[in-house]
Amino acid sequence: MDKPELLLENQLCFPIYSVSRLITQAYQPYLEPLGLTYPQYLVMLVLWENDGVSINHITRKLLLNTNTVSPLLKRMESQSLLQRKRSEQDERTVIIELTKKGSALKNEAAEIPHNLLAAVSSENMSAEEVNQLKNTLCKWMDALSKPKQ
Amino acid sequence: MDKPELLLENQLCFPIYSVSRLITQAYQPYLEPLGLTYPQYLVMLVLWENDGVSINHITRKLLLNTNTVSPLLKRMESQSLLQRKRSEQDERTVIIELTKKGSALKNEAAEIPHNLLAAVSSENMSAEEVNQLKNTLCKWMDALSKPKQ
DNA sequence: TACAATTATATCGTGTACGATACAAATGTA
DNA sequence: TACATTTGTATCGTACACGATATAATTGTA
Repeated sequence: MDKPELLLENQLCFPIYSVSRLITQAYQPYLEPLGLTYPQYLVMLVLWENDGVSINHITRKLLLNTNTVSPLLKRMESQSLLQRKRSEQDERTVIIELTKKGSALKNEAAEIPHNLLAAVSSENMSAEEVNQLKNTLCKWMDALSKPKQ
Repeated sequence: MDKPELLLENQLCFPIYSVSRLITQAYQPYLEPLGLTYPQYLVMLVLWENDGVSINHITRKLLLNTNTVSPLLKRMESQSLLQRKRSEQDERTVIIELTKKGSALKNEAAEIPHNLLAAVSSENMSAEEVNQLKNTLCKWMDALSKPKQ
């Protein structure tokens, strides 16, 4: 076999891509009772932290584009998780506010991070290794999400 | 702010999800000239390593389901990258074979891993840290992809 | 103050992902 | 050898992602 650099097992990208999908799958049993998908859960994390923000704020926080977030919020609105209304200062801006139902979900979600970590952690990964992983990925995420000059 | 465990910045899942997307985006300028998407590139990696394999082989290698891979291969067949034919030993099995065009693409792809690493590596990440990251993620991928008993 | 440039959001089209389901071929078993 | 089970693949429906494009509101500037 020539070109060992093209072997699947020599790629860094593939484990990232796979682990990302596998973790999303691992969330499902915990999110399904709340009626949330994983991207919807991320939106809720942003709103639980700061309610009444613009769509733009959400796209910046999640590093997603408006053409992903806009329909996502629409689906969540139709589930009565949130409301959209125009800002009075700037008519272009849409402000997203949680409904009572959306706010109340926070308490039900409180256990998820703990439960998920337990679900996806493996015996041969120490807490320190997990922490190291998070640091490296965050550093990388910041570097990759910086506008290229 | 109560429930700090629900802060976006305290999640491990989010940087994985984001880095995965950002890397896929980083591939695009290199894959677009070859007419490949990122998942299609992964399929090509499998086929360049072992041509003439079953669809099942590809799904196991990429940890994807048939309902993702089947249409993916159809799109690639319509681009004349590969051909599908029934196995003679087992009529259920579909064998995927690269076309000349598909095989020839391997040489054009040879530079991609090197170029991509250069494109996504940041100054504050050492080669050792990248290697450590790959090892941790591979270990985790293996653990997560194991059937749960 | 006209008007070009920018900003915030929405829409369209294509390509994944994936749960659920279907179905034919092969295999195991009474 | 009938027949239940398993295996390999395909199809359907829904929900992202994202490039490209559109549009209205705001801002910058001559």
